[in-house]
Amino acid sequence: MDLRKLRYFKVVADEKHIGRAAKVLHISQPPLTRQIQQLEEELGVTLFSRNPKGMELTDAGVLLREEVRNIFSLIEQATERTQKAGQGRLGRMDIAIFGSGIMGDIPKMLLFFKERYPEVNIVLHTMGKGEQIKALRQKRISVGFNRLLAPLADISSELVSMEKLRLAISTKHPMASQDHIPFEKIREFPLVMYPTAGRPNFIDKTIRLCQLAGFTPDISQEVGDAVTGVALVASGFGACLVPESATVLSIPGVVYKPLSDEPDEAEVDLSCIYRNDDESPLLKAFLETLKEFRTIKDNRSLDELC
Amino acid sequence: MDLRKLRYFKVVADEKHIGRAAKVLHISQPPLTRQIQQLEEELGVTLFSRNPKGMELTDAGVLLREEVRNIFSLIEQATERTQKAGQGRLGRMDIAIFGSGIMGDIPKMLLFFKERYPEVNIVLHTMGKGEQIKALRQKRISVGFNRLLAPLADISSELVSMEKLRLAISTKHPMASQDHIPFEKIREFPLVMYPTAGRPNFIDKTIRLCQLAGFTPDISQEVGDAVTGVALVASGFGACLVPESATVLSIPGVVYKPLSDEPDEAEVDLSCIYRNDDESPLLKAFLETLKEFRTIKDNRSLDELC
DNA sequence: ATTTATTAATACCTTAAAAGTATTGAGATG
DNA sequence: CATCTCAATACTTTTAAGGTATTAATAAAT
Repeated sequence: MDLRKLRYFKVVADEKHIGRAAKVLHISQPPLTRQIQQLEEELGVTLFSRNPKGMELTDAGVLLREEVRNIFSLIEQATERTQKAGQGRLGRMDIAIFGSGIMGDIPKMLLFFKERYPEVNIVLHTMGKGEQIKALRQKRISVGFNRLLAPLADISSELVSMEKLRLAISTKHPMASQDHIPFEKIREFPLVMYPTAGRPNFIDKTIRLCQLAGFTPDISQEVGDAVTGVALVASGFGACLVPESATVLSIPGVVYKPLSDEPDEAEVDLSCIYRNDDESPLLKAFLETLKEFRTIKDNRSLDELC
Repeated sequence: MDLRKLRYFKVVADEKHIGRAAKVLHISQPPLTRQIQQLEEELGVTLFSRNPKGMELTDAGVLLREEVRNIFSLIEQATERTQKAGQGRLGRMDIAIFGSGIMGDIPKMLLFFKERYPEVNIVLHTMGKGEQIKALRQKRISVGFNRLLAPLADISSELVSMEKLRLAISTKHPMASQDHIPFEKIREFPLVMYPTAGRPNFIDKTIRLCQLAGFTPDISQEVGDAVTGVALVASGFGACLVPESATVLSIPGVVYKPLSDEPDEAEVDLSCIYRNDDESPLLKAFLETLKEFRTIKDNRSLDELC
């Protein structure tokens, strides 16, 4: 079977006239006659009854015409969908986020992507840093969101945003009424820190920052994630350093205080990671959209400053 | 787009190896490479990632493979259905029957056909003789069942069966107790006759038969069909000549009596009619099945005689 | 009844494209 | 570093699709 024959058949069926059909197809009449004959021979079926004034479809021909319509529409659909997939506009994308990643820029970015690529099905997985890297290597995910990533040979990363830090303290603490807290006052708080897994992590970062500021922090408790940390602060466990985005999490008894006089690097990154060798157009589209997202975000913050 | 390319693509996708795929396809490797390249070029999509140990489908390739499966199964289905239609094993057949045709051999024959051609959709239309011929010429029907057909240039007929006649009389009539009624006794009954339309008809036939037997029948009433005629007999309107098959219609107050000493032609035909120029394989199949039905019927009656 | 016009079919030739052979180039493996 | 295994390329042969000219069949017109 040959699509050319089916295409020719369709035109002849529409025109009921080999000569006219040949004109429509921009070929001469004899080859068209032959193609139709071959199609009939191949199927072992008479598709047209030849009248002196043209050709008429037989019942079998009428049926085939219907089927041919379906075949062509299916082929058209297949090429369209394949092309979309090739441009990263169609498919499934498995993305990992970390526990408190549901707050802040990640959902905004994902929504932004979803608007531009509505036919890409995003599947979210929650996993820690080490697990994300493993899942990337096993191709179970294409992208992971995380912070404080150590460079790796087979994995690249792309910055999403930098976030300032805030100090979560109890509303009952004397400093709860202050506008901001000088960085070096952190030494006075017993600190709840996270996460326990995935080096280098936020704990390492904090210790380094404190040492830059000339003191060693008093780590009273280590927990798995920001939410747990803030919850402990609410119960009177001291203070907890969190990225700005985590302050959307409002818990009774806790206030988030901006810091002052902090060291220059008192910021954490939010980045996304992906395999170096991943040539998938989906990933390409995702990273491009990410860059676009970042510039729009920058412009917006500029706008807000004006 | 070209089915050859899709077929080749499918095999390469299965084998993940151009060389092996070429062997499966019984062609050499270079043309296969070219066909795949052309397919990718045509779609503007990379379908395979080339590794040193073979080829791996990209996401777009995976999607195309699925679509290609559907395309091929649709094409297969289309050819099968078209071939069936070409052999008269699939399609729709419009058949006309007359009023009392629902009794006797017609339903038996139709059931017989339906068993042999389960995918042919039979649509029944009830119409009289003249209307059937008109509908045949307008191609609204392919076959009509009727009796006593005058030959026509553009319409052929094929005998289904011959039927003896019986006399429907009231159970109250003195002759109701007799085993059979001599033909010439019909002169003593007022006759209810049918049908009023479509010459030559059963009325003309009956009059001729009576004249052969040496008398003129006493026609008391003309009605449209056998059912009405027998109903009138039940109400005391005299007698009514009916074909054997109509005796399945049992109405209180009526008995059907066989005739004796009747003229040789005291039988009516049941025939089916069709257009001379109808080359449809459905009709061919129908007529063949009809002949088969007739021989089986004959054999069965022989069997019953033994 | 003969001519003319219109249609699909046939015969024969040309062109395009698919398949074959031989070879190259790239990347892995020992 | 040689070797092996792939896919890719260069070039030739074969196949099949397309073109031109003509024929055969049938209906319409004279």
